[in-house]
Amino acid sequence: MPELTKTEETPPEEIGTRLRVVRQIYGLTQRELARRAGVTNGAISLIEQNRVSPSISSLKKILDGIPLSLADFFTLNFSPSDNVFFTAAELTEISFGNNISYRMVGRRVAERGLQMLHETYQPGADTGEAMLRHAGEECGVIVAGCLAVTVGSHEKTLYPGDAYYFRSDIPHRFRNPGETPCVLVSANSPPSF
Amino acid sequence: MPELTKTEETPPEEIGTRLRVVRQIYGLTQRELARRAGVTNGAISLIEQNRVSPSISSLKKILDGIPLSLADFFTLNFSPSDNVFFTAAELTEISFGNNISYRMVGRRVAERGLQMLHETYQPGADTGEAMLRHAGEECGVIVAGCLAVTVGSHEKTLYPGDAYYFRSDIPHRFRNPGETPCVLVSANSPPSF
DNA sequence: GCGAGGCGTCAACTATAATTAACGCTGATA
DNA sequence: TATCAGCGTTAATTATAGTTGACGCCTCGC
Repeated sequence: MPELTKTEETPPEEIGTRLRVVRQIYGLTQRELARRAGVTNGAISLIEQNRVSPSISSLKKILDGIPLSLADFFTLNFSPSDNVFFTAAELTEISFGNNISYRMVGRRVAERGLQMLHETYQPGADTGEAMLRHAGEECGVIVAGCLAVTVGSHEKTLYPGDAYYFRSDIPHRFRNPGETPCVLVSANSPPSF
Repeated sequence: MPELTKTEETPPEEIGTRLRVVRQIYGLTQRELARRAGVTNGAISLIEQNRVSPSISSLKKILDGIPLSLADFFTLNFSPSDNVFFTAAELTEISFGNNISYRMVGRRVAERGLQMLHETYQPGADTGEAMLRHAGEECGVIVAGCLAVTVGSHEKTLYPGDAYYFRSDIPHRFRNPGETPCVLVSANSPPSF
């Protein structure tokens, strides 16, 4: 990532506006950028006025002239207590459906970007066929027992020490296929509930 | 769950290829996605064959039908089989200083907003008097042994099932004061290294 | 077998983006 | 002052993306 990491200003919703901001950050004129990118200055002008929606091939050429990757271009969004310690006793156990329980680390605070659960799946426990989907990312490490994790069209059974990491809006499901309770520690970012 | 139609392991450098992979991960047909997105199935077909380069407006409409942001579309790595599951053996152990080791969940952490470590502190292990400080938040659950955690001016010794949660820019320190190794699962958001 | 409905693809057409070649504006220089 | 060189914008043209309506290929159920 080039050194514009902290563009604090509002992430422009319109692509053209965003391009103009980026171009100016890099101190380029429309013509200079056009020359480097191998497009015409008129095209850049029209894009920056949001009068046309560039094809990704054009946008890529333009960004190559900066240079800036498509991913960085779209990512260039902004950036993203006193109760620190919790004894196991304080972490009240909450039941989630029938056979799944967890202890949430910390109180539910809207401002937080991270949620950690100490979860127990009883044998046969299952989040269900209707797959889970929500924003963010999540990961976990199996501590005891085993857990069958389905993510998208892939499924795998994980054992102690194994782990998973996926984007939470890919449909997913957890199930304990074993004979003993499954214990794991999982994290969500941002908190999913 | 819809079957992933044998997507060859091509790295989705081409936008169309990437779109096809993503669409199939989400279990959508071209026609279903077209209906949701308000475009025609033919357009999606042509894009996925890399025969046209969609305009940003079209691509955005299509991604809205999934739904997925442009930033995520360009940023994220969508080969779940390679990225979601990790056996304990795959999570190579890394030593951190003298007596601290960890296994990192996932390989390419740079692009991610969440980092999970399966850590072991040998007896006496200590992150040191020079306190740690970095952006973000972190939390953890103790799995075995005990760990003395210092956050700001507070210190507490945590035992299995206990946990912590704090803003990482508050100076902090970890130390195993016990006679046996301490095992914990911790998470950082965003990744601290 | 055979039709119905779903899938992805494609040729022809329409809509939109990109280029070309101008325009007016500004600031620097003589 | 006059001129020039560079800036961003734009109307008309060309190139490309998107839609329409068809195709062949499947699978499912009669």
